Amino acid sequence: MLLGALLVREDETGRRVGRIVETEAYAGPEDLASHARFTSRARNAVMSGRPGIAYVYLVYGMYDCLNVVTGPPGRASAVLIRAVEPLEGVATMRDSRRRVGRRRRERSYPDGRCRHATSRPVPDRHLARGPGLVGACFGVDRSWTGTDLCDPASVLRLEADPRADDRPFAVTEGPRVGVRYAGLEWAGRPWRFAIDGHPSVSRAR
DNA sequence: TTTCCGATCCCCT
DNA sequence: GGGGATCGGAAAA
Repeated sequence: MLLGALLVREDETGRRVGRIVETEAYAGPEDLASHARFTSRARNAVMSGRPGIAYVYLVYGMYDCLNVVTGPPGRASAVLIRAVEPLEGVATMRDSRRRVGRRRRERSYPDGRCRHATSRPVPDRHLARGPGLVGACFGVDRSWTGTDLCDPASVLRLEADPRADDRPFAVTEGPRVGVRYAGLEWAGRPWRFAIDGHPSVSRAR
């Protein structure tokens, strides 16, 4: 169970901590929504390896999404971390996030300023509200694939929340996001999990 | 409020 | 050659 656990990055860039509030499960090769369905080993070989290892992929040519390999070796499966509640290193997250999509903003606003006075800064609790944003906030890209997230010595790792007793939560489940291509049988499975009512959970689109 | 679009690039078919 | 485990801003309503 990853919900409620802490995602930690600690190195010369500082210490960033986020509490996992939303995940999605991807089963083995038979799951038509999972990257494990591809026969090619190049991209997803790590998914068949030891659990607890990071699998990071690029979506839409722009966003890196962080997964945790979950199945026993030989059975490719993973959990996508879809959203995190920023707890520590918020300024670093915001700065790291700003770099992603910068080129696009420069194209939209060549003069370097936003035209709309109504646009407000993103609140802290929404910094990592989505899988692409989790990768952006933690500065994780595909080169991080293979990192052992369960090794306490890793720069990027998972930790139990020492304050878990103070933060009880209920879990909601629903269909996974953005996998309509997989067909009803797989797209309809309620394999998206979130902390009920948490403001850092990604919005339905 | 909801819907739509472009950005950007890697991998599979 | 084509579309995707996304996102933010603009247009539509």
